[in-house]
Parts: sequence; C-alpha cells; structure tokens
Amino acid sequence: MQDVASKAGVSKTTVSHVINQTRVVEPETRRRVLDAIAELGYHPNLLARSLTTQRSGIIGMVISDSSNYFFAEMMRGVEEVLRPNNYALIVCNTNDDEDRERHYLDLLLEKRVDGILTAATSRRWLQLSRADAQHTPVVHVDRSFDGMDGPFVGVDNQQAAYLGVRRLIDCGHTEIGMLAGNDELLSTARGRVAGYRQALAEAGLSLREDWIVRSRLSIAEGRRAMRQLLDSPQPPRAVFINNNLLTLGGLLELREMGRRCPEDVAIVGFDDHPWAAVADPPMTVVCQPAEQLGQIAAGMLLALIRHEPVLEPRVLLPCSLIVRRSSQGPRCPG
Amino acid sequence: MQDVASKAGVSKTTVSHVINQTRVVEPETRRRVLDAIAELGYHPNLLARSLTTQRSGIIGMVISDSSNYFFAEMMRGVEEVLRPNNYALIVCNTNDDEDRERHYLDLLLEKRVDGILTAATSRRWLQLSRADAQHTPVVHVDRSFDGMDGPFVGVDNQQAAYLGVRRLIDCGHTEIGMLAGNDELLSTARGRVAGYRQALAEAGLSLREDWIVRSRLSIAEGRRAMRQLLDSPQPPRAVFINNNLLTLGGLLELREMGRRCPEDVAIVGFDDHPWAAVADPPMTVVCQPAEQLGQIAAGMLLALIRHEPVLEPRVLLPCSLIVRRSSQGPRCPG
DNA sequence: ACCGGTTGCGTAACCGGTTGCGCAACAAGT
DNA sequence: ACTTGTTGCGCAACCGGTTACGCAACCGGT
Repeated sequence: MQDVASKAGVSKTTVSHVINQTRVVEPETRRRVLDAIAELGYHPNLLARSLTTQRSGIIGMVISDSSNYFFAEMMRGVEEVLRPNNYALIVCNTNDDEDRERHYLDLLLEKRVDGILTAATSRRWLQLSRADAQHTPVVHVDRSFDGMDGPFVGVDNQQAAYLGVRRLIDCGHTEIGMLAGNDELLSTARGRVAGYRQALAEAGLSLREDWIVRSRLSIAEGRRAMRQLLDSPQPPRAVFINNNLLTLGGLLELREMGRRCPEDVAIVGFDDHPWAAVADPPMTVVCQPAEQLGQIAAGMLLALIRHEPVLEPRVLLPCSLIVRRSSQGPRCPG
Repeated sequence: MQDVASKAGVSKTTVSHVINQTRVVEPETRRRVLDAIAELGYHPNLLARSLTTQRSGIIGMVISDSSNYFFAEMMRGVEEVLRPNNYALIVCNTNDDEDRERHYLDLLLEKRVDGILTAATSRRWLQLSRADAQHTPVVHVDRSFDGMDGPFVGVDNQQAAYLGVRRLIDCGHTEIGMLAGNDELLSTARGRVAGYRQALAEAGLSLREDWIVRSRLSIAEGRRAMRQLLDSPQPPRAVFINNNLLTLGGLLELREMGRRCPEDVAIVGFDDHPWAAVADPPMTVVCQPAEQLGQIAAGMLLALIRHEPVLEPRVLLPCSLIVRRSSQGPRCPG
C-alpha cells in the first residue's frame, strides 16, 4: 500500500480513502492512485483491514454433513445471499459429533467470523453461544432445542410429518410405523413424531409405541431400524420415515428382505431430491424448502450483523408433499 | 492480551510465548499466565496473528456446485485432512460461471488464504494463478487443461470411460452413443470422449460423430441431449454418459419418451451415489474415488504450504466400474 | 574476585491497513 | 485586507498480535 502511495505521490491515507470511497478525493488524484494500483497489481490485505474494522467478512456454517442433499441445498441458499454481499462462507461438518462441534465453534470464534449459522445438536451450544459468542450473532437453522430463544429458521416439523402420515392414511393404510431418528437429540425428530401422533389420533388409529423405531441418522441405521420394525411380531404395512438417509436405508433393507414397496410396505420419506423420482418405486416424500431455508437464515444473519432490526426472529416454513408411487395403498391404487 | 499480561504481571511478549510455546518460560510464570487467560476468558485473535505470520489458516475451494454428490464427497475428503491440521475451509460455488470464478478467486486472494483447491473451468486460471497467486499455492482437482503443469489430482478419465463403454460392448451392444458434456471447456469430458473412442476402436465398432452429443452439465441439458440422440434418424441402442446430472436427465427423458432401460436403451452412467442402486433400473456406473481425490489434493496442498517436497505433483487415480442392471444387453442377460 | 555462558524476560518495531484530528490553500462574504 | 467556510489531504495512533534484539541475574570454573 505504501508502494502505491509513493508511486501516486500521495499518502497511505488517501489510497485507503480512494479504495473505500470513504471521503472525497479529487478526480485527478483518484486517477493517479487507481493507475498505481493497477500498475502494481495491488490487492488490499483483508486481514489487515479486518483487524481494525473488526469485521472479517466471513461467516461460518456448522452442520452435520454437507453431503446430505438437504444441507447441500441449504448451503446453496446461504451462499446465494452471501455472495453479492461479499461474504465468504466457511463450512464445518460435524457429523453430529459434539467434540467436532466444539472444535469448529472455537475455530470460528478465533477466526472472528462475523456470524454463525448452525444446525447444532448439542445443548452445550446454549452455553457456548452465550459465553463466548456474545458478540458474534448466531442464527440457528433447521434444528432448535427446548429453551432456545435466539434467531431461528426452520420448518414446521409437526405439520410436515402430519402431511406425510396423512397421505398414508388417505391411501387407506391403517397400520403405520415410523422410523423416527433420534428424537432425544434432535428437535426436528421430536416435532415429526408429534405430527405422526397427531395424524394417527385424528384418524382414530391406535398408536403402537413399538412401531416407533429410533436410531441415529445414517443409511446403515435406516436398514437396522427397518429390519427391527419388520421383524416385530406384528409389523406395520406402511412406514413414515423421518430423514432421507433413513429412507434410503429402509428401502434397501425392505428389498433385501424380499418385501415389495408399496405393495407389502408403503413408504413416505423425507426430503425430495432428484433421484427420488426415478427410484424404484418413485418415492412419495415430504419436501423441505431447503434452499429457501438457507436464504432466509443468511438474510437474517446479515441483518443481525448490521444491527438492523430483524422483523421476525423465528421463522417456520411449511413443507409440501410430493406424491409418487411409494405411498400407494388400498384406497389410492392410481 | 494486554489485560492478560497485566493480570499475570508479565509483558505481552511472555503471554505470546506461553500461548505459542515458542520459547522457554518458567513454569511458575507460565501458570500465572494461563490462569489469567482462563480467568479472563481470553481467546487470541487469529486475524491479528495472521497479519504478522502471513498465514490465515484458511484454505479456499472453488468448485462448480457442492450440491453435486461428487463434489460434496470430495469436499468431505478435503475437510477430513484439513480439520486435524486446524485449517478452515471456505467453499465457493461457481456454477461454472467465469465471472463467479473471478469473483471468488479475488475474494480468496484478498482474504489471503493459505492455499486454493480448485476444479476450474476457465483457462484464465492459468494467467491468474500465475499472476496474482504467485505465492498462494494452488492445487487443481478433477479438472485440468492443456498446458497446465501445476500440481494436479484427478482421475484417469480415458480409462474411466473406456471401462464404461467396454462394459456396454461386453454386454453385446454395438450401437453406442455418448452424452459427452462440454468437451470444449472441460478436460474431463475430453478424456472421456477419448476413452469412448478407444473402446469403440478396439472393438472394431464404427464411430458415428452424430452419436456424440455435447451439452452443458445439468439435468435439463441431459434431457435435451438424450432426446436429440434418440430423435436422430438411426438412434443408438446404448449410451455412455459422462456425468451424474446428465445421467439423471437422460434417464428421465428416456422414460418420458416411453423407452425402457435397458431393454430399448442401455445406459452406463458416471459417479456412483447411494440412490444409484435403488434407481429404476439400478444404474451401472463408473465410480470416481471422490473422497480420496479430496484427501490427496488437500494433503498435497498442505505440503506445498509448508514448503515440503511434493513427491508426486500430478496424481491420476483409477476409476472402477459398478455393474448393475442398466447396462444389460443381449450377451449379459444376468 | 573476575569472566564467559546460560536462563528468563521486556522493549519496541512491525505486519497492512483505518481513521480522528488538524493543517494549508483557496473561495466567498463584508 | 480580514474573517469565515469549504475542499483536499497528511500525520500519527491504533487494531492485536509476533519477534529481533538486548539486558539483568545467576551459574560454575579458575
């Protein structure tokens, strides 16, 4: 920068002001500075700038797994909003491991990110986000937990699950199980179990607790859970599944056990994605507006960073049902 | 930091050395400093540190789309290597748009990332990476281009395509087309077209240029390309497809046109992913070791950053064939 | 008692920008 | 000619760390 200043015959101050357009500079002088910059191929050092301005221009995103299509889409939404605002995005995959969550949270705070987006598992976040990040705004996405009162963007999980289970009921199914995921850890799972219960109750169907199978979220666990469900003495004829990995695992296991879908066991899954339409059978799913989730969350975070008022600090988006063949039953053979 | 120093009754210097373990400090003094740090909840400011050390602890990754399973997996590989080394990862999705590539490259350079991983489209990279990034090491992943001589990690695309087309031939197919993607822009596409040609030539099959359909990489373009191929006066009975998005698009279009796969048109696609196995039909694909690609590239980049010698600056990994039903033909009805 | 070597730590410059304050030059008003 | 106001810019401190250099105290050896 000093080089540029010398070459243009001005002071660092003026160079800085030319770059940031932060005070009036005579056109002639400005031109000289710009020429010098171009000639020297000068790029300002954002690190130095950040040091004084106390803004890093980076925001961090802590999620469980960016390979999961849902999170990947969400990330796109986030990035779409961030890019035009000249922010960069650091991505942290925790695999839902608490140690990694801690590791990455520390990393982000030390790097002085301007804000954090997170779909956090652990309740420890509550403490951490109070203690350390006091001045680093945090927006929670997708997942929340009891007692959380900060900014949050997610979907109405109960409505979502209701929609899915309702579809099975409408198709004439009466024996409906659920792969519920981990409802101790995840608020999303709890909401969805509630929606499942609501739909059953409303239809006057009895609820069997042994038809709710809990597990971690992975394909392998989906297989295990589906097997457990179907190995039970009186297995259900339809299953609502909480999560896209579980859905895939469940479907795979179903086949391996020689059961057909939807003839033997109908399925409504979660999260739409391109291959769901060409699966065998094509999957009926509850679809979350993942990209929009990311956009809204990112917008909210930017507002917080700029100390703008956030009109609606807790957003719940509705999900939609995408009907395909996997949910077919006696009353909807179409 | 000054606060910590005062509280411990030492100078900033000593605090710094305690933190970084960069010179011997009397145990007693060290303890006082550590106590003060704990008591004040002090976190060092990495920005400031970076300013003097000239290392940001961040590496940037420029790819076309992290929603693409291939890139998502690659990213996991990268992150796995970076995390234990305390690096953070900034992700930049360009959508293969040159303007965005430029935008993000500038952003990364200004943020003084310690290194860049990229699957770059544009040849402009050649210039940019020489000019600006002279001191920022760059490792190219997946895609290269003519004349590129820097560090590179990718797959042997010719071998990969050869493998796929060879499978179709082994199944008794003789009329084999290809959705080739964009072989003007992408080195990967060029290599794969070469593999396609090689396999046909070796089998003594004639090559019809109008059976090679080029397009951008998207589901919509995959549909268009497949339709063009099948609408031609003498359509092929089997298709090798270059890319996972094109594969999906092609498959969708095939259905819409009322053709069955593999009975009417057999397909070998690219990139394995969980849903490929439950697709209708289950897809035969050439599988890239995406995660490994990311790991190796990240390792190489770290070595470059540390000025360690890189034993093998150009790595080509082999792909493998995953046989499923979509490639079936007269000679392999199994 | 003197001296070279070691140990433990502080002073101050520096990384590359931003910014409060103030100065010079010039225009306009009386 | 003398204020007063405006315009254009530079000086120097500061952001929060790192680090070259040097000083004092202490050690054992002769």
